[in-house]
Amino acid sequence: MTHLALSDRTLELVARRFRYLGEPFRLRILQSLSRGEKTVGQLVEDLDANQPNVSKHLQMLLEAGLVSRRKEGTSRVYSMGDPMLLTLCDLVCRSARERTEEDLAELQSAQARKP
Amino acid sequence: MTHLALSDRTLELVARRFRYLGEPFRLRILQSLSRGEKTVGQLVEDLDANQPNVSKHLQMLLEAGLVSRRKEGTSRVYSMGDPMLLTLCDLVCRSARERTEEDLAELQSAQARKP
DNA sequence: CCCCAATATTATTATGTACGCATATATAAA
DNA sequence: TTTATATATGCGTACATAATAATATTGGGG
Repeated sequence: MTHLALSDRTLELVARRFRYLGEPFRLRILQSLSRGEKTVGQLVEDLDANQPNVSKHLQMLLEAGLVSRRKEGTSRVYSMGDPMLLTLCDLVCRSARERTEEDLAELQSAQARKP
Repeated sequence: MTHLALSDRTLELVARRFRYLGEPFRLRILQSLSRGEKTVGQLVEDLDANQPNVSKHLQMLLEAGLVSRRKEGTSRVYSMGDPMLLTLCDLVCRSARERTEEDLAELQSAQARKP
């Protein structure tokens, strides 16, 4: 992004990563995993979601290297798969929060002018 | 993401940001803008794309606060809108590159074992 | 081997989104 | 005001993706 030209393939990989992060439900999964590794069943309970949906999203996250997993008996234990993730989400969350605050401030000053 | 629970609204905002970043063409736009601010026409030329498409993607990026713009005569000059972006893309690109290398290494060792 | 529990996969349907084309808006110049 | 240039918007089509329900698979215990 900075200065180097990325190949189409790399660009597609990076885009996929962002795209896979761009789903509220998957963000909730990652948020849950950030508090500790969990089995599919634990995620289903924690997120109050249905199991096939959780499995499918986990599969996508796994594909993109955003989570990793290990077997444990008949269960699969999933965990955050990329140390970059915490930093990344922190960045975006902070920035989004700042932006929300800016919007709020604008809204308030607009209300102060108008009525 | 780290420890705090995000509201549904914030989660949706963050997800939208990631989703908007998750399109190769929009990444190319940002990559181009990272080398300096540009008008729509300059982007069209630089990316060899058609104008309405560029305008539409710029509109989305603007919505999400990922680019900003100013008027200059009859033109609009767009630029990177969030200082976080460079860091962010750097992170993801590096991580994606590492992952690609891992995949490559796995593939090679698999080939070494198999035949 | 059979059964049960945990997880994954498939099929279906509904919704979202990108692209290209045509067209609308805006601003500057004649 | 008319014309030309730059940018934005609307529309239709093709394709991607999410949610749900039903079903398959995998591994452990009896």
